[in-house]
Amino acid sequence: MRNYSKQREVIVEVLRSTDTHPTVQWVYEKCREKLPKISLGTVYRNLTELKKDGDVLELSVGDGFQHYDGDVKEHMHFYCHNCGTILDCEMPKNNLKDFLQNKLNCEVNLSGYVFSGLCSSCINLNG
Amino acid sequence: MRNYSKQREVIVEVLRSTDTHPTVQWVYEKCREKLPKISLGTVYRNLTELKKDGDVLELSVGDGFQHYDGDVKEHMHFYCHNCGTILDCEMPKNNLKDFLQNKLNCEVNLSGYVFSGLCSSCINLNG
DNA sequence: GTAAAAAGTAGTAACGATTACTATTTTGAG
DNA sequence: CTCAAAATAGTAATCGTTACTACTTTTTAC
Repeated sequence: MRNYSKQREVIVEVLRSTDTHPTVQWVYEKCREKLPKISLGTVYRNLTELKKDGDVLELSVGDGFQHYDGDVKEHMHFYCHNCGTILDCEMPKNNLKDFLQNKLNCEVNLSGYVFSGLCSSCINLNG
Repeated sequence: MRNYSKQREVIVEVLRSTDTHPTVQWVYEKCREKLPKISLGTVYRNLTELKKDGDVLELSVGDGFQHYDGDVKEHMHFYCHNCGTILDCEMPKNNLKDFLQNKLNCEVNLSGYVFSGLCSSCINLNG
């Protein structure tokens, strides 16, 4: 990975250090704890470069924000449309809906593009 | 379906008459062919209402636009990140990746949220 | 080492899809 | 018909993202 600027290093570090699939704004704020003068544009530009190079993954869940994932091995995500949590999910090998239902303990709604529904804690809150 | 305004009727008609998963702008322009004075805000508001009522589906593919689908039976979509085409796809019953590969004749990339990759015509163009 | 070229950055302005707002029109119950 | 509630057209505002500019850092060539 070509990584010669301190800013890019920090951005990658921040992404690698979480499994929360953060927004650009969150990454920016975390970076500023280490580099108080880093600019938002730099975060955007580097994330775009890193995505292009295959070093990070960009996720669109439909909440109006792009999300980023420092884990680039092939896997899926589940988005809870109630609390906004994004969960990692291994590739299913068999019936997808049953798989997700058992694996994540979620009410999966496969309509549309995105795996989304209610995560287990939101089910408990609403039930 | 509660549908008493002419505008909402036309919006639904437009969505039902295509399988292209259009953007709001496209719906707006189609509606203006029938109702030249319809406003963009009306299209947005009605699409939001229709979505809330379960009469249309909203799709986020990550291209910066919301897309809408008048077909609300449970099904999936495949998004070609080269040409932007959105294809319908029945619920797979078995191994998902193999299924999509065979069914759509696409190079599927399941990383991230969205089924996306190259559609068959884009594979031919690039190969 | 040094100088010029190339790439990256901070800060700010601009963009554009979406949402909010307002005055006006349409709808529907009594 | 009448009047309140709901919808609309048109426009302004919002805000995540992108573009731009002057400046700094890194790389390359000598």
